[in-house]
Amino acid sequence: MADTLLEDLAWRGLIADSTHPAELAERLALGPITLYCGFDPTADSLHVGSLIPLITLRRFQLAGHRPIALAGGATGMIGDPSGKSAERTLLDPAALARNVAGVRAQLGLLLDFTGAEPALLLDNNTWIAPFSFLDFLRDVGKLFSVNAMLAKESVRARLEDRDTGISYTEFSYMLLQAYDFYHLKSKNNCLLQIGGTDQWGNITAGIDLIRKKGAGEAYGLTLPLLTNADGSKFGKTVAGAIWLDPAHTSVYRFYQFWIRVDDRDVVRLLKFFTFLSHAEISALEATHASRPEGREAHTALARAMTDLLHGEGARLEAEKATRVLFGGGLEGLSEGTFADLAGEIPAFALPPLMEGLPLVEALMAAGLASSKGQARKDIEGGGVAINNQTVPREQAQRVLTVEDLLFGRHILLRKGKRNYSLGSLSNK
RNA sequence: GGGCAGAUGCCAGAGUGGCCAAAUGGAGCAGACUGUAAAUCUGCCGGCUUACGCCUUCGGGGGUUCGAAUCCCUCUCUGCCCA
Repeated sequence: MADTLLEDLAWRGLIADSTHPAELAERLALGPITLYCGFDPTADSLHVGSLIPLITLRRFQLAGHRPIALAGGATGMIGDPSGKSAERTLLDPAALARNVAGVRAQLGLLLDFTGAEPALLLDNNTWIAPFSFLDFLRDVGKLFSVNAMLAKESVRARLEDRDTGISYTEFSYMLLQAYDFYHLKSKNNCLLQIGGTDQWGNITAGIDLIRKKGAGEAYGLTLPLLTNADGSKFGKTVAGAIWLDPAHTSVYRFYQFWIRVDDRDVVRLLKFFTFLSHAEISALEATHASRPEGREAHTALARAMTDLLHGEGARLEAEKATRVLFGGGLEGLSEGTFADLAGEIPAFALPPLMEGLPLVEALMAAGLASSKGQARKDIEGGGVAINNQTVPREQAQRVLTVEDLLFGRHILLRKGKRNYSLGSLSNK
């Protein structure tokens, strides 16, 4: 990759908009700069959506720059109205502290905090919290024109929304974020802020503040907001968001998420998220175009992402589980393989089967059905399998017995094509 | 502080005394087709029930009525306008 960083980012489709593109390119050519991106601790884990800016920070670091990951301990108290259609509920301080801790740990996975140009991890609470309300109004608020604030897309969208509106609290959010940028510019000589397109208004507010405060030049760069080819929000599935924390989203599910990506999105995602070279990606794109059913691009994507976030060992386990479940029948599998599987895919505890367990209840217990009625409908629709053997439609009354156990203790239930749950008797 | 409008199922959005578990669209689930893809077609889509049916829902509470999502009172929340 002889390209400059910006050229690489552009090739990957990672630049949605930027302030002063020419000047920024010149400045980057001169040598390392410091840049930052904020991450709001709205949950105790980041999800794949937050991965785009985070990975972009990593790209900057790999190119020799100094990234600052900002955990929004202070801004998280407020809630960013950008891109949100409804007022947020406020987090209580304890939950917030927990979230900040969780997010911090994940930021550390992708950024190098050691070495010659270590990344920094800061919490804006350290400089926002001591600020008194009056001081803030005098030092910062005075420099903002409400007229300009009202024109920002994030605010305007909410003002136009008949049903929700925007509170004064959220309206103030952009001042805090603007102040963060100013603070980092003054203290760390941070020249660039990156973020999703929905951050544009907040970023330019920061640049304006820096200029008004006489703190010099600063730049902003926004990354495209990722949506799926079908228009839905990226990273959200039926079951909820895909989290980076394996305690929330198992490595198997994480791996599967990438494997199942819509064909139309896969190349774009390879460019966005992976560190594969242009040549490698082009090759995958060609293979994918000529032989989509081989799903090589999907596999490469899933593999790269799982390696990056969870490590190769965990990825191999996830691939093993995938082969077992999607590779055909269960014959010839060892008991050990099953034990491994239990740790990967959704699992549930099987009650003793002396009396027999109605299948509909097992499906409920397995989390594969929301109600007995639904479970019955799924069976009648031919969508349920026990140990990969489809249950005949008329057997909605089916009862699980000891006969169904594999290795005397496991039963693999499947609903639809790919929703598995492994039931196991507790150790005895 | 005053006036007006609104709050319906996951979302959007009809319904304005019985035919309403509530139109329609979207999302979702299952099936067919496939490649753990898309598109398309079929079925389902509050809960319990094999089913007949029963139970709980239309912002909260109270009332009118044989009967209310629909009428009245009140509270909460939201938007708009005036001050």
